[in-house]
Order: sequence, then structure tokens, then C-alpha cells
Amino acid sequence: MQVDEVNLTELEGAILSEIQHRGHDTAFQVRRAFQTSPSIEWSGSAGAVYPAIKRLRSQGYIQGEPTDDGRATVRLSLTDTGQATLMIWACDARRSTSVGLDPFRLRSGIWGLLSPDRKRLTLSMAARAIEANVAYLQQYLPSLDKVEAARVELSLRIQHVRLEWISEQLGVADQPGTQLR
Amino acid sequence: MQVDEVNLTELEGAILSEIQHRGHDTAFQVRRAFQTSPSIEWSGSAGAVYPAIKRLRSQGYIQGEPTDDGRATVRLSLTDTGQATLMIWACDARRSTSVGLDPFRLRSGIWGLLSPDRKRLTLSMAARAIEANVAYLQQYLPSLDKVEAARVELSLRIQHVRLEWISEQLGVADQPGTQLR
DNA sequence: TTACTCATGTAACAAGTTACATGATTTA
DNA sequence: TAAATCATGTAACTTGTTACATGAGTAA
Repeated sequence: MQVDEVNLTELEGAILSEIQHRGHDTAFQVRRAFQTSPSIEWSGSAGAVYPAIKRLRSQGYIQGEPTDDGRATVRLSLTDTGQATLMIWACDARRSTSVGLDPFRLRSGIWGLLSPDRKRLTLSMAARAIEANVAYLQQYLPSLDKVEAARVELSLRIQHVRLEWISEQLGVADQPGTQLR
Repeated sequence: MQVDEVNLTELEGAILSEIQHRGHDTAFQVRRAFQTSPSIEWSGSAGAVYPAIKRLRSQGYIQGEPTDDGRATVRLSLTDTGQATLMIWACDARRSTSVGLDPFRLRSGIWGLLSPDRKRLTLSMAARAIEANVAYLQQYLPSLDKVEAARVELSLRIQHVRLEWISEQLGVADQPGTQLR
């Protein structure tokens, strides 16, 4: 029997990823990584992270050793089982290839019901927001390690697809000077 | 003062979209639309849809008139406020342009930590799953109205970006005969 | 010593999930 | 009339959110 699926939530998988990828982390460092990462969407809220880490520890995926900083800080690392589980989670093709919840795609159909003027305005504003996000991501990119860089690179490609789609919808795809890329 | 944000959940926005786009729907038809749509990711579970519709009715976004089929069936349509609210939700650039929760992107960084062999295997399996999904979506495409077609078209482009990225990772981008597209 | 940041955690709440209960109508 | 499907809804649970409580270390 071969196990190729495992029931970790996406957040639990992301937590294991973060700890594995840094080697070790305290719970607070995991939180801060989520709060500051340009490519991870969770808020890194204490009410999500601490209970998730508790679950992962009680399931034997994470082990913790106390530190000597005088606080209750615990240095977390993955057990062998945790590493194996993380990889099963990461390699689950059924889950990784699903298109996911995409707020842009969800709204794209509705934009077709707008008046031409309002549609043009909406898509222009969306394009400006995307361009701002692209600039923000590009500024981060050089400072990132390869794990984060892969995620940001894919974010940039998604945003590029959206910009191209908007440009086609606005009917300016064939006007020189407004070409994307 | 101009209102350009509104606190509907993504599911609530999707429910308003569905009713507006068909003209009217019963709660059951909304559920079935979610269950069968190739582009919407929710399960269409009764425990999510019925309470969400109740909320939307109590907030005055949806109105219902009884039908004469002898059941408790109610024909739902959007109020004027509901239509305005839907459009505010749809045009919210901050939300529509966020990259969203993408299971592929989340895992992409971790795949870089795999052994070359396992990475190759994982990416190949992912590519096969994506190709199957692309075939499935393409088969649906001709039968869809323009609202659903826009969403499916964007799904196809996302999947294409993933296939291209995988192909680059596998280092076969320059081998003739294995080109994607 | 006051304020800020580091650090862990809980409480109340929000909004999904699956599974079940209920009953009407249609089809075999 | 038995089974399948249509249709609505609730219950228990899961897992996120924000806001708060608590306390140690550090810098003004």
C-alpha cells in the first residue's frame, strides 16, 4: 500500500514547510514568517498558528526543545515522520493541481455583466492594483531564498496572466505602446 | 463618501453572482450550480449555502417568492440593493487582485528541497493531473455561457502557466517535441 | 520606570465541512 | 409501492479570524 495523500490543512502544511525550510523555528518565528511573507496569504494569527502547532506536535510531526532565553520559547523542528508527512503533503498531485480559490477568476464572469464604462473603469483599477503588487513582489525577489523565490515567481506569472487578460478585455492588445512585456 | 468595499464573504458574493447571472434560482439550484461548476471550488454544501442565503435575505440583498410546486421551494432574485452590493463586491480591486490561496504555488518552494529524482517524478505527475484538468475544462468550454466561460478561460491560463513552469523546472523547455502548446 | 517588542496562549466569533433528518414528487 | 431524486434545513465539528491576557526582556 502506498500513501500519497495525508490530511493536513494547507496551513499545517505551510507550517511544516516553514520549519523544515529554515531548519528550525520558534512558534513566534513561524507567525512572523506568515505575517511578513509576500507570497503566503494567511494572517499568521496567534489563534491559528499556536493551535495548529499544538496539533502537529501531538501528532508527532514536530518536536520541540526548550531554549535558554529565560522565556517559554521552544525551538521547533520536524521529526522524521514530520518530514515524510510534509513531503507526502507537498507531492499530492490532486491537491496541488487544483485551481484554488481565486478572487480574480471568481469575479471575472460578473465583470461581463457590467456596463462598458464601468467594466473599463473596474479593469483599469484592477490593472493598476496588480501593477503595484508586481512592483512590490519584484522589489522583494532578489532578497529571497529559493523556496520563497519560487512562490513569488509564480505569483508574478499569475499577475502577468491577469494583466494580459485585462488588456484583451479592454481591447488594447494590438495597440503598440500598451503591450504587456 | 464613496463605498467601494463591502463585507460579503467570497461564498456570499458567488451566491449573489449565481442568482444574478441566471436571473433567478432556488436555493437548491444555487447549490447544484456550485456542485457541478467546473470553475467554482466550493462543495455547495447545504450547511454553507442555506445559512448564507438566510443571511443575504435578512440583509435585504435577496428577495424570495414562493412557487406553486407544492414544496417549500422559494424562487430567489436580487433586490436593487443586492444588485448594487454585488457590483461593489465584484469591483473591489483590493480583493479581486490578491493572489489568493494557491495550493500549487504554496508547494512550489518545497519541491525545490526534494531529491532530483523525486522532484522529477512529482512534477511529472502534477503535469499529468493538470493536463487531465485542462482536457476536462476544454470539453466543457463550448457549452458554457459567457459568465462561466470567462472563469474557465482563466483557469485554463493558470494551468498553462503551471505547465510552462514545470517544463522549465524539468529542464526540457528547449527540447523540441516536448514543447507545451 | 515607562514603553516597546518578544513570545505564548486563550476566548469569542465566523463561516466553512460532512452527515443526518425530514418530507414531497417522480420514476421503475 | 419501492427507490431515486428534489428540496430544505439543522447539528456537530473544524479551522480559520480578531481581540485580549499575560509576562519576560530591552531600550528610552
